[in-house]
Amino acid sequence: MKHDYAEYVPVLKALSDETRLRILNMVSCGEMCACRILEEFNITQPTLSYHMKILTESGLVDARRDGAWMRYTLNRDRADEVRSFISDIFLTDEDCNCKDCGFGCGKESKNG
Amino acid sequence: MKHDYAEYVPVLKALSDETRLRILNMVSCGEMCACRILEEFNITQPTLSYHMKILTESGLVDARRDGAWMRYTLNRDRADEVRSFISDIFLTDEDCNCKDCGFGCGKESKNG
DNA sequence: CTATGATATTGATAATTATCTATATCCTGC
DNA sequence: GCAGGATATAGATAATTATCAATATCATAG
Repeated sequence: MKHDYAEYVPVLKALSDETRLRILNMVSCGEMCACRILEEFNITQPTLSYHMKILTESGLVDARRDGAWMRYTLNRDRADEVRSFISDIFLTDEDCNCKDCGFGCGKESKNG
Repeated sequence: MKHDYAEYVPVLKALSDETRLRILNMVSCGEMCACRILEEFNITQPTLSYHMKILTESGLVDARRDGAWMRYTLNRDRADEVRSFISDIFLTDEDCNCKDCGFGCGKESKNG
């Protein structure tokens, strides 16, 4: 299998921030508006807006406007896709780019 | 379940780099020495050493010295742990920190 | 259409990250 | 113990990221 590593880097970056992990866990409970999320954190409104943009652009979170409010939900299809990708990375891969090496630097003995 | 978000941020950061994803896929095939990994990338030896340090410190990769060489393997237990964590983040969580809200900002109607 | 509340954007800045060159350390063979 | 190869560390730097204050945009109520 050929992995499209670069494609998943942004979504993995989205996951690698504590605030965003907590936001994801919040929206995993159901739809939630920005102002409710904001209450949970000691960050300013623009900072939350920045994090929500990263999460929505990563595809992990869907946003909809409801009047003046923005409501966010977890995109479970995308979440599954990311989980699959991570699982695949760790699988021994028949098409991995090192299949032909198998013996490290090639300067060791094959039984070493 | 209480997530220890901060604990997983470094390992998620380790995952959010294309070079390191490719390295992980390489070592998922089996033990591999640094010099062999280096051949796959257009980076300098110190840069590879930097990435390997991030990967080993994240727990995803185990390192052992074999004479002059460093040999790396995927730590599958740690990989499983990370996969579980990511799965859990996306699960609706009975102890999630927003359980009591359920209705967004509290300024909407409960059927809206 | 204006005031107000919710959210987004801009611009600045501090912190972090990825990369390099130069150099140091570690290991092996002689 | 010295030379040479493999890896690590240090120092510098460019790029990226997270954050804020200020401001703009958008939506609703009146």
